[in-house]
Amino acid sequence: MDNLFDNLIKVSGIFANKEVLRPTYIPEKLPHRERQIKNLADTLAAALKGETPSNIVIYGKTGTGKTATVKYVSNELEEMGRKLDSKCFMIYINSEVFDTQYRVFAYLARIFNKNVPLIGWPTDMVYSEFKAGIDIDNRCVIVVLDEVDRLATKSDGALYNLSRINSELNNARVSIIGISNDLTFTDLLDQRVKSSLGEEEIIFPPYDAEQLQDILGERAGKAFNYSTLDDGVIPLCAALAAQEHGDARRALDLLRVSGEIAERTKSRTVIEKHVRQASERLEANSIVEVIKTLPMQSKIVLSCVLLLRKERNKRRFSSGEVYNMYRRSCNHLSMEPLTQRRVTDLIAELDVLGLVSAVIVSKGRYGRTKEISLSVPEDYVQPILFEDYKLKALVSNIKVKAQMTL
DNA sequence: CTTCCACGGGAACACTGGGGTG
DNA sequence: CACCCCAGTGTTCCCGTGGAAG
Repeated sequence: MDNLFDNLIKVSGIFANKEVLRPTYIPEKLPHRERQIKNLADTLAAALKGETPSNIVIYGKTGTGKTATVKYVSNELEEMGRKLDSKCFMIYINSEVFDTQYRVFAYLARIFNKNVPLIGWPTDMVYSEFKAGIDIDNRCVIVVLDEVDRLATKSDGALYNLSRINSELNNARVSIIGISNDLTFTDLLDQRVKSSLGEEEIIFPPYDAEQLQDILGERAGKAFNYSTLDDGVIPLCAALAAQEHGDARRALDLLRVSGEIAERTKSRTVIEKHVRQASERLEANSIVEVIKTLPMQSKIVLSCVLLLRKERNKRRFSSGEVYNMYRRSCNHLSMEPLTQRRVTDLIAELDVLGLVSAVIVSKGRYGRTKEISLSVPEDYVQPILFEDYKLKALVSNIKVKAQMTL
């Protein structure tokens, strides 16, 4: 009679519907985004009247509701399109996933029932396939390019070709919505693309703590059972997330994880302590995640910073020191070392990821270096790195050697 | 003002994994 | 089947440059 899962599937005392707190959930109400929604709708309404909407660029940091807003408006638009029997398509493309012009056009062509292989063809062929696929009918296709800066940096023709495609179409019309979290990304674009893409601009400012509270309150009502949330919980989540440039996703994650912690500790309500634990855990998790997915060479470089800390008892190291250690390490692992040039790039990548911080220092007569230091707690990094048996061998080897030379 | 060292941009190259063609 | 074409990625090679100590 007793089943292993009996206790585990029991209706939660805390959550009514946890899905509401997931970043993929699109709420019916988007507090404090009324203006942006209206702007977007005003521009896109042209699509329903058989005209071509202006291209739009949307700016805003992560977790400011850009994607949710666009998807919301997109749903509304398509629904209205069905009522009016005017053919309107919104196609959402995450440019992090489809990050080259080949991939973007191949994806688009596939949506319009063209058989295009994932790689192999010349790009202009893929482009014509897409064009042919789209042009068989009188319709308006709105292509949403999320994280569009990814496509801009690669001096890649995707944006250029997309923005001038209308002049080559007889029936269909295409307009573009670019979503970017980098205000300066248009600088990288060709002048013509820049002016065509940026016909309309919509800015999503970060939420302040108060607005975050509204958002959390809105969702918490659906997500949690009545009176399971302590009074201080929502304000605290909002405050913590407001520090992280008003990231609503972060705030929702915090709230969700807090709830999960409360649930697991069999607490009947969520209290502020749970939020603080959640905050800590989220940070640790993200670091772990980043390190795990690092390529081998980057892991080695990171380990080298760790090893140097142990060996030298210092915090910051010149790139020369790191590179020497790196060569030694490769020796131990019998791997071909990369060039110094490449390693500086790897270090720069680690810097962007926030795992190390690297500052350029000029030492006058003695040239220029980058001073590299670990910017996350050592205890977080080490266990994950040494999960890799090779790297583990590395540390013991070098330790032994260091002792011998003492 | 010189001098020194690594930074970091850019070109070139190698390699991969897929195409089409004869 | 052998062969070449193509996009994409990671790497090396080359080199101009920054900027404070000397």
